[in-house]
Amino acid sequence: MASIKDVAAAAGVSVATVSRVLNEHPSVSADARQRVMAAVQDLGYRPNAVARSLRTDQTRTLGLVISDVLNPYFTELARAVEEEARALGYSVIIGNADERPDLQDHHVRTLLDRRIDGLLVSPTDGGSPLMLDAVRAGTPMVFVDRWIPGVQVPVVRADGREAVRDLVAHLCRLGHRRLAIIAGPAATTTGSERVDAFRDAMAEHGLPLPDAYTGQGDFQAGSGRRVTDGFLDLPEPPEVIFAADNLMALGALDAVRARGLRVPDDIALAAFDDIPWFVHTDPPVTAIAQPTGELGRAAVRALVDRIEGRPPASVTLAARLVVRRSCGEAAPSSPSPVQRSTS
Amino acid sequence: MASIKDVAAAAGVSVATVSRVLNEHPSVSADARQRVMAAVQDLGYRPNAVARSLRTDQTRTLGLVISDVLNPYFTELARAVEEEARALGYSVIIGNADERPDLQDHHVRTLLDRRIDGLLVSPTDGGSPLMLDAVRAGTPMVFVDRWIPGVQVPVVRADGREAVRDLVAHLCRLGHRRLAIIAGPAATTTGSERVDAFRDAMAEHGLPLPDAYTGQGDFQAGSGRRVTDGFLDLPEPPEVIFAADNLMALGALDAVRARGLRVPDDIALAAFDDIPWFVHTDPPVTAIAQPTGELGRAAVRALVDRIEGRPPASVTLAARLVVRRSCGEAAPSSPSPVQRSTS
DNA sequence: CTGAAAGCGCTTACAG
DNA sequence: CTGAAAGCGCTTACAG
Repeated sequence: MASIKDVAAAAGVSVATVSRVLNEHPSVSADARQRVMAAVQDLGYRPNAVARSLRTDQTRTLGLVISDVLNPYFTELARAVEEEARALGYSVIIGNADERPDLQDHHVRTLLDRRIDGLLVSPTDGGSPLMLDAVRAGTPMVFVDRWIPGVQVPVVRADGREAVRDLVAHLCRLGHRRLAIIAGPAATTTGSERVDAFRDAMAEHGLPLPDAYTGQGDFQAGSGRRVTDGFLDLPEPPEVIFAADNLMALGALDAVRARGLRVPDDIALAAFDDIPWFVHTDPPVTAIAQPTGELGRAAVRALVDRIEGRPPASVTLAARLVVRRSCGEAAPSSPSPVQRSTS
Repeated sequence: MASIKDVAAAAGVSVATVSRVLNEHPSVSADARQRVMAAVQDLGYRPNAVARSLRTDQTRTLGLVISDVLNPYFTELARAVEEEARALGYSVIIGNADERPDLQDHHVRTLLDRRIDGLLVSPTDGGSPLMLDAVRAGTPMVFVDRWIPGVQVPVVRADGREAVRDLVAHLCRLGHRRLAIIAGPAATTTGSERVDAFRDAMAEHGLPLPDAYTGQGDFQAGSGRRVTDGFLDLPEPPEVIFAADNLMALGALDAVRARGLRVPDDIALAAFDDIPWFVHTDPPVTAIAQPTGELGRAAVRALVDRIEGRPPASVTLAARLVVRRSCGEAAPSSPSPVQRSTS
C-alpha cells in the first residue's frame, strides 16, 4: 500500500507538502497541489488513518456501547447514531453488551484502547469501576436511554412517565384492575423507572402493585417467558401484563401462546418500546413508543459538542402511548389500523 | 493518559522491557516483570492500540459491511460475527450500507483507511470499482450471504434452492397456482437466485411465473408495500406472495392489511428469512430459515484463516422451510405452535 | 510557499 | 536478560 513517501516521491515534493494538500492547508502552490493530486490518483493513495490518529491524537471515532443489538430498539438507536455521526464527520464502533456487565466492560476497554474520541453508553448495570474510572479520567461520555445516577455525564433519554400514566388510565378504562409488570434489571435506570412509573400511575387509580405481580426480567425474551409463566401459575393471575421492553413482550406472547391462551381475551398485554411488528402481531400490541431516532441523533450531538469543546446538554424527550388491541377494545380514535408512528 | 514511557520510568526499566512483559516475551527477569506489572497497575496503564497497530501493521480488527442493520437477519448475522471474532481475538467494526451502493463504498473506504485486517462483505450490488480494487490489492476478504460473481473471494452462504422447492410444493399441495414473488435487487445474488429458484421450482410443477407476478423490490419494507399494491391491483391478483426477505414481507402485510384483506383467506404469504416475530403475526408466517448464526461464525473463521495465512474455504449451508399458517392449513407435522428453530 | 526535523506510542532486531 | 535505536506513517511548528 502506497504511503505518503511514495506520493511525495512521485510528485517531486516533500511529504510535508503532500500532507498539506491532503489537509487542505492554504499555503500550497497551485502547481504543487496539482502534482500531488495527480500522484495520489496514480497511486490510488489513501492516508493511513492509524498513523494520522497517532499523530493528531484523535480518531474521529465514537464508541457506542449498547445493551443488546438484537433488540430492535437498540438497532434503531444504533442506526440513528451512525447516521448523525457520519454527518458530523465521525465513524462509530458499536459494542454489544448483550445485557452482560462483563461484556460491557470488555467493549469499553477495547474502545478506550483504540482511543475513540468519545463514548456513548447505555449502561447494562449501575456502573462498573471501569466505567467510573473512564468518566473520572475525563473521557468524553454521554449516556443514552439508560444512565448511571450520581455521575457527571449528560443523559439523553425519553421520559415515559406520562405515557405510562396514559397506559394505566387506558387499562382502567377497559375495566382491568389486576395489573402486572415484567420489569427490567433493577440496576438499570430504565429497569427501575418503568416499574416506579407504573406503580405510581396505579396508585393514582387506587390500585396496588403487589410483589406477586412484579416479575423480575432482564430485558430479554427468555425472562419474559419465565415471568409470564409465573404470573399464569398464580392462583389469581393478573388481567394485564405490561412488559418493560419489546423482547420481554415477545417472551410473554410465547408463554401465553404455549398455554393455548388468547390475548386479550384471557390476558391483556402491553409493552414499552414500539416496533413495526406490533402492528401485525395477533393481536396488534399496545405499546409505548420512544422517539428513538431523535434520541440517537441528540446523543451524538451532545457527545460531539463535548468532544469539540462546546458545553453538552442533557436531553429528555417524551414517549407516547400507541393504543392497539392487545388490552381489549381497539382505540376508537385510531383512523386506520396500519397507521405508522410518523410524528 | 499514561504511556509506555511513564511505566518504564516508574518501574525503573527501559520501554523495551515494558513492551516485552506486556507482550509476554519470555526473556524478561522475574524481577523486572514484577516491577513492570506493579507500575502498570499503579498507573492504570493501557497500551495504545493505535500506536501498536502502526508499528505491527495489524489492527486485530475485522470490518463487516452489511446491507441493512435494521433487517433482523443481518442483525443476527452481525451478532454472530462479533461473537466468533471476539473468541478469536478480533474486534469487528460494522458498516451499514442501508442497501445503498454509495454508502457501502463509504464504509469500505473508511474501513480500509483504518487498516482493518480483513473484510466481511454482503454486497449491496454487483461490485463497485472500489470493492474490486480492494480484492485486487489483496485485502483479505470473505463474502457472506450475498457475493460478487467472478471474483476470487471465498463465499459463506446458505443455499435456499431445496427450501424454495419445498415451499412451492407446499403451496401446490394447498391448491395455489398463481404464485407471485417480490424479488430483491437483481444486482445482488440473493436477489436473483431466489427468483430463479422460485421460477425453477414452479416449472417443475408446470407453473409459469409471468412478469406481472414478478415484482421488483429492494429488500426493504417500502418496496414490499409498493409491489404488493401492484399485485393486488392486477385484474387477476396472485393467490400467493413470496417475499424474498422478511422486511418486504412486513411491507406486504402492511399493504394487505391496509386494504382490509386477510392472510391467508384473501391472499397467502411466505417469506425468505425467518424471524421470531413470524410466530406471533396474524397469521404466523411460513418462512425459509437460514442458519444465520452458523453463517456468521463460518464467515469469520474463513476470514481469519485467510488473514493468518491458512487456506480459507467457501461454505454453503442449507436453508429450510418452516411451515406456519400464512399459506393456508397449518402444518399437521408441527408438534407445538411455539416451537422455536433450535436445530 | 516549502522542506528538514521532531515526535506521536509502540515493537523489535541488534549488541551486549 | 536488557537497553539504545530505528522506524511504522503521519502532522506541524520552525526556518527559510
